[in-house]
Amino acid sequence: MSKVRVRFAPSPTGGLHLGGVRTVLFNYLFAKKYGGDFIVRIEDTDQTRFVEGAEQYIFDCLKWCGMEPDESPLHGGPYAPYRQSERKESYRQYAEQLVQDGFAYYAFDTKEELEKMREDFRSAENPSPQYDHNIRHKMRNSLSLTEAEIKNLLAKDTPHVIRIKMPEGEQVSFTDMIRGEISFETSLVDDKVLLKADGMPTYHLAVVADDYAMKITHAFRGEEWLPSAPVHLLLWKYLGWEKAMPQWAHLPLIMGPNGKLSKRDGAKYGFPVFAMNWPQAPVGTDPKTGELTEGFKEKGFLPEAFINLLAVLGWNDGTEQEIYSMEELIEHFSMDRVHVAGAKFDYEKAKWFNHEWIKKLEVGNLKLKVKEILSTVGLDISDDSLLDKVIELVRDRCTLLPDFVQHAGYFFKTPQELDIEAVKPKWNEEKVSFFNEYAGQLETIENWNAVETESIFKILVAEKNIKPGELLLPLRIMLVGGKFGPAVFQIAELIGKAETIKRIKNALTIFTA
RNA sequence: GCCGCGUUGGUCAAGGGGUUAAGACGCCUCCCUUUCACGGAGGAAUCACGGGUUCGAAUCCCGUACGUGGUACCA
Repeated sequence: MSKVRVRFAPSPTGGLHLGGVRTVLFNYLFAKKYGGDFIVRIEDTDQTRFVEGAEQYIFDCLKWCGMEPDESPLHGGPYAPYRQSERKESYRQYAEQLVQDGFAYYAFDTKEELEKMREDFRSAENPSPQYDHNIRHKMRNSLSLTEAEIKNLLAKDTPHVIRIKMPEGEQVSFTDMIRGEISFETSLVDDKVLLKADGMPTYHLAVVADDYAMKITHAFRGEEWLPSAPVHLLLWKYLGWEKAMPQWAHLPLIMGPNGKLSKRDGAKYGFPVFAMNWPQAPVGTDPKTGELTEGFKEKGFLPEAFINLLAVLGWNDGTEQEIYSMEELIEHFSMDRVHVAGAKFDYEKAKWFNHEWIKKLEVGNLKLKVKEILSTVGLDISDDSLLDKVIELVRDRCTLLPDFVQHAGYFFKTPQELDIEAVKPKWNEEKVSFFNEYAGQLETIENWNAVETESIFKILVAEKNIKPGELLLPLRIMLVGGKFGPAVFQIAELIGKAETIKRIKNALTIFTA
């Protein structure tokens, strides 16, 4: 049995967003399916953007989603350290080795010099000149300088980077698990920086070195990495690890209303883009209001729904099934059914998934979340059996968890505001006396249930010769406060005799006032 | 500009030489429901374009257009 080891390399610099979670999810499903390890590594090579607490946040997200990540990065493990900043020395070694072997070189160009180069070579045909084989000899690097000059610069600790020396006129190709054969012309790829002046590697060096060190067999990442794949391929080769190179899968992008889904799209278009809130993350906040864009969790999504909607965004198993549990996903998932084209994220459909899961989830599981939501508005439910019944009764009309506040709240608390406008235009003395009488008769009921309250209602309506419809709506408003909810008499049954009568009398004074 | 990757209704998508071109979301109509939903029955809406190949193309090939990603000492 082959052991699969997939990696997930979250960027800790922003929150964990849709695309990120989906990459992890596919990693996870693949690893689970083929009995492999699922390794999480923290890419913190950009120290200026790194936010403390990133690991914890990422693990919290993964756990919320129902993935069981190997928490080694938090406590150490077989491939420790998992933070790239702690592997700094090994990257430097590899970079130096590449220089020695003639596959890379030192570059001493300052920021200003690079800018000048880009300006000098910029033209209509070439709006963004690359640091490549055409111009590297015109720059200050160990390819263009003399031996003595280089020695001198190095001796003086001149800040420098190490760049890969892209070969000319070679064809680099590989087989992507999703897209098949892909090839690149090396002359068209620039001399990417491998090791930065601060001694940290760029992503390009780091992925290769880490994947090798962690014995990764399958590496999944977003499609935005495809253009730099040739650099990575060459690095595997130059470092002499070609045989150990993982299989690549470049996942299609998740698009927002305007191009690749960005972290700002959430605030812009009013839907979540992060799995969960991360107060420390500067990227999730709206620059104008300073408000944090809510995560899917905070917005009231069920993790089951979140995972589900992400899984079918860019993948399907060829059947008509759309609702999948994590177990089903693991069973049905296959890499060759992942799409090649990017998919636009549709918030309406996302909500539909949540609705489906609210309807589907067993009460026991849902109850905890509903309790949590209700407690945020000051409702602490002690009667579990009542809550169970309420959930069964109203779950169909809740799309997001917070909808339970409206739809379940009035079972536990007398509505504070009544939709008087719905009643008032047709309100009259006749109705007042009806409800007074009805309330009186309710008092006499011994065996309180929906059938009893309804039959009394019907008899009285017939006696008074009023259309039931004229009275059903007011009664509903009295009990729930608005024009929504399940059958009125069902509601009356659950809130109980005393409370029902109380609400009727209470409303009567408000309506007639 | 150059390079990469794409392109089936508004969105997610099935279909990979012969189909009335599935299904889902959303939208519309009706039924159910004396509320709001759920549910049920219908409806509008699609193979980017142009050339080939073929008896036959959404499907294979080539162009074009469009989209998207990359072109940073960001990932």
